Amino acid sequence: MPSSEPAAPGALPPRLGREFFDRPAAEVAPDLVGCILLHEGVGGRIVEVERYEQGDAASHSFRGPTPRAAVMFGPPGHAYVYRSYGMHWCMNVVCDGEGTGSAVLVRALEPLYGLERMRARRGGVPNRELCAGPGRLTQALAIDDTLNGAPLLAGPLAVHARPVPVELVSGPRVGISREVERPWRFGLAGSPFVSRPFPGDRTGSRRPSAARARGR
DNA sequence: CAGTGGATGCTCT
DNA sequence: GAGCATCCACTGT
Repeated sequence: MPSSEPAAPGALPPRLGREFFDRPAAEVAPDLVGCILLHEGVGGRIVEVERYEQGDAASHSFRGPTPRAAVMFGPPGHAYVYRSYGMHWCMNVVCDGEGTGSAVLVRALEPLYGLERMRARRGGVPNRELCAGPGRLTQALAIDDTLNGAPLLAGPLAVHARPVPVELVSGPRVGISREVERPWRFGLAGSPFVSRPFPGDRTGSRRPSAARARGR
């Protein structure tokens, strides 16, 4: 099962360039699953993302380039970082052509690089929960508003190509109240590191209780 | 394991 | 002033 094999640390594929991000969110979002996100060498494999764009009432770019959403209308290949619920940071990858207001929210990683630093920042939670959520992964990678607008093409933030092929699943986005039916959340099939299971992904993050009771 | 509620501050109406 | 692209602790099965 290729999608369940972890990315091999040490054999890091090339960093992605502008041409990867300069495409519609509909393409970039699923293509980001399986790629490696790093901040100062700490991070892991992207296992869950969501797509947002200007014509989408759930998107911060829906009302145009407001001060908060300005970065979403900037050049692709940059980070859009915003504060969520007054206490968390969430990171997006700006994509598509400049001015389109398209971005992909990174929602969960499979932790692979800098595990000790992540654990220290996250207060010793289980590995599975280190980066299982948009607020959790920014905490683990020390991503905050000082990186809003920062490039991914050079500098401390980087996205690297998929080390191994992946199998995708999709479903409705999480935590929104508008456009709730759009299946714009994408994940790595069978990954235990997603923020919550994908409906219909039988190999998803929660092991069947019968198997769990048997001790595996 | 499901459901609930509190924390906390910014953005936009 | 309302509403969050969330997380955690705590409740009760």
